[in-house]
Amino acid sequence: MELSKNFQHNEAEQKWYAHWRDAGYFKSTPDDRPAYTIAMPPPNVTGVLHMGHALNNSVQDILIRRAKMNGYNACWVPGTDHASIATEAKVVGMLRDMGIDKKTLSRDAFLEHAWKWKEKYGGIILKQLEKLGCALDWDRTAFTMDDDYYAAVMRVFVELYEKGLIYRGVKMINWDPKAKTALSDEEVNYKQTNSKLYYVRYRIDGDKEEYITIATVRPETILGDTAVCVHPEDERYAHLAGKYCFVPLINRRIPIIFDEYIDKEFGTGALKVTPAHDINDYNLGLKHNLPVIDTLNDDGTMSAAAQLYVGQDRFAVRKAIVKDLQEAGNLVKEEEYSNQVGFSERTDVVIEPRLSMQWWCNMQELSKPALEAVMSDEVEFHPAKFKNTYRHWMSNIKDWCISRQLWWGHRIPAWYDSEGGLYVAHTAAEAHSKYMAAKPGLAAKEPVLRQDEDVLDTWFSSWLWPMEVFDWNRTPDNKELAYYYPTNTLVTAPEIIFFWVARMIMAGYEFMGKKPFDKVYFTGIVRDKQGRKMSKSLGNSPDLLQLIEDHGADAVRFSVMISSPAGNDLLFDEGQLEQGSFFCNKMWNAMKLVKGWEGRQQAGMDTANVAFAIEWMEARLAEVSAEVEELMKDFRLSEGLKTIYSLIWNDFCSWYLEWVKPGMDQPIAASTYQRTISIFERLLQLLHPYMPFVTEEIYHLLRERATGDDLIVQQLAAYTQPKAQTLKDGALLQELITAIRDTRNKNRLKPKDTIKLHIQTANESYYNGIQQILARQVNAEQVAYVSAPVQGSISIVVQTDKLYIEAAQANIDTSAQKEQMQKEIEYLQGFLVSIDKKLGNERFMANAKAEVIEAERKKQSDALAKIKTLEESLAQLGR
RNA sequence: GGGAGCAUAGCUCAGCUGGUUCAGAGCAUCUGCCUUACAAGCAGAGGGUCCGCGGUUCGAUUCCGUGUGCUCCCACCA
Repeated sequence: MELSKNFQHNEAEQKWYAHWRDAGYFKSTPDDRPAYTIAMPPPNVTGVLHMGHALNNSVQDILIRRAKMNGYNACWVPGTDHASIATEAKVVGMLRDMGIDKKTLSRDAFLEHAWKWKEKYGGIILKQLEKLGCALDWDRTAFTMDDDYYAAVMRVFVELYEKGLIYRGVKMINWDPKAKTALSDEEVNYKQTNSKLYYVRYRIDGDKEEYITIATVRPETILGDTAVCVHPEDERYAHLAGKYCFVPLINRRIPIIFDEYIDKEFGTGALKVTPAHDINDYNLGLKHNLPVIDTLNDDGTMSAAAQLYVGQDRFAVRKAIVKDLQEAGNLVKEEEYSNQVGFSERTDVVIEPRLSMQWWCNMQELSKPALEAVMSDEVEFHPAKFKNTYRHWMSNIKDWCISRQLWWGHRIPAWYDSEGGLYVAHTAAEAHSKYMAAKPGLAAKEPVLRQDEDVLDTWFSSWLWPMEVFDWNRTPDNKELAYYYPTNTLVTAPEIIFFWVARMIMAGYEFMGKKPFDKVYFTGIVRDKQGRKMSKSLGNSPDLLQLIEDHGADAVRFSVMISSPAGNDLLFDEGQLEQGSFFCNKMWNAMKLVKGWEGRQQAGMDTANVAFAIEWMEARLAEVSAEVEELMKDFRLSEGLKTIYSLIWNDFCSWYLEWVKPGMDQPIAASTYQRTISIFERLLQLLHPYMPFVTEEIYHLLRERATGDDLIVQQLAAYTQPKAQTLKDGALLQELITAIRDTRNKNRLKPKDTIKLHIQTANESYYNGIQQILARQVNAEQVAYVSAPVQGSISIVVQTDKLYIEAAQANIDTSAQKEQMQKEIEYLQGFLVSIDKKLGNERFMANAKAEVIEAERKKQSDALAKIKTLEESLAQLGR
């Protein structure tokens, strides 16, 4: 078989993904094994795969694949979220491009377009996840607006309504004038914005020409003012008690009121009160019984109530009114001012606070068990620091505005009769019966019930995700729900801790009586090299599919995982991408090397010292396997990858393979070959969850495989305790090789120049076991034991052994050697002083643990021995 | 205003329960090599007052306090 020079990722990815899927490896059905379940955070149907998804889904795939290898029945459920506001915006945009105005469409006609759009584009993002290698159980693909899911949402609404937790009411909400809908507090992003603070004077009603000056950043709201408020202890305004003033331009007479809410230091200490368009003003209005004048239309233009500028956009009006105020002599001054302005999470327009009739969900009761669960680690947060954030939000939780003035979504299951009577029911038919029951006299007549026009907040459906993907609503007693729920791990971004994580926990306890997941792993935010958040508007977000195409899915997974500890942001760097593909190549080349030995096997032969190498490598493998298991348990996935990377590149490729490698065209012991293959397989297995394609490909190239013998389904071997001595012996060999190579370099010996090596040691049996490896690794033509220094050689000290290097070409630089030895002796002496100090310190001896004291004694004797050896060598070099 | 977190090599970061064999990794830098898997590579090297100051301790990069600088979340004084 001809092996390509490098790993060809494109072919391998296509081939293996199809193979895994067709072999049914991604599928899960309940069985005797314990379940390991992840319900994927459903991306928006409008979504396109980006770096955040790559990180998030790589993490999940790693957990799933690792669980599978650890004997779990792993189940990873894919799906998408209908994303009401985002999708509706997308569809409206599409219609506009087609020349259709949403306003001209009926609700049904619009929804038809929306569904068509969803069928066409809604699955794209899931297809893209395949490219990343995600081991998703595709048969379970769910959508938050599937019929069953829809029914579940209806049920939950009705239940909460009947419990009195959902109600309708007029409150101040965040209004998105572009999407023309209410938003929850969580959907508003505050941004620091450069504004202007306008000082406007209002004439006081009275004989004198007297004014009171207020400061505002939103002068257009002046038209809705119903009072001016000052602090009761502010002497500047004490004389205005009981007086009135006039709203500029429209001359409405409004009272001057007093309230301690006012900050005397801010602006002029006088506040204009606009109860319709500011939450604080609204509260003041309630307290002081002020009228509410709503001056805005739902599209952000001025309403008739404003009297002026009717129909003009609020921002145009802001400019106009400033000019008009100035002309009227009311504008005192303007100042540059920086403040926080709320923007819509979805449409990025400035939010207008507005009074409006909406549906609300009371969160007090729901939040209690959910808060408790996280605080007691019943639901574990990784990293735990997010518990604080969670607690803070949960203990100050406010009612949730759940209605949205949109069409795409779950329509609120509330019906009204002509007299304003309200019927909340699962279906129109049920609402009908309720109506009939409520009005017995009308039995014969056709009722005219009108369903609420609004839909529910997207999150009001996604909070049911972990339950409903296992068909909770239709068949609450089903086997799958019992088996897979609670799911094991939720992998998500900290940004949606309130939107989603908290609410899922609440829903889990409320409707299932059980938590939705055991653990939450918070990933970081993907940033670019300069630390900026990746975003469309900055254009700094690379095209993920292109990256996969160019570098391979494994390299992409490597690059996002190598530097992303849980909860820490990830600085994405193309360099890491290269590192990942270089790593694939490294393994590819190792495979080529090993494969080259296949035909050179010889039974019964015993290649010198190879047993030592194998024993050591297997011990390292055992040691690292245990380390990785621990790291994975703690979700330290990034560390885990680094550890495996180093095991493969350094221990296996740089050391082990070089140690067992036969000479050019030389035979290799069959047993060595077989054990090398086995070691390689186990390395691939460790790495597989992180880099599934390259590992599967190499696994299959290492030897002929029977059907079903695929890496993805291999089980991790039981952990074996490595021998400490074996590990130490290997480390010593590395130290010897490095020291000699270093000496060769420093003495300008060319790689091809051979040396003669003389060893003075008390431990010849150790050297017998490694001698031939050592000789080859440092290009020594001869190795011998000596009991005295070798004249004319370069001498070095490794631990307490002395090595003498003879080389014909050597340009021996004794001064450099001496200097180095001297430095080392000094270091060791300093080291000794600190140890002596400790051992001579009564309090140390009294307080320190026995092991610590023992260790210190060992260090002391080792250091002494080494100093002695070094000094002897130094003496031999001649001072 | 409230809360959380971070400050370790030129850069990005590890360093879990305090003890000079833990001061480490990757990238970058320097030196030597096209050595029969790999130059997308190999071998080797240099580089850090572990932010400042106090405290606890026999002992602090590690724990506590404080100062400085930065980041994030929440609230939102017009």
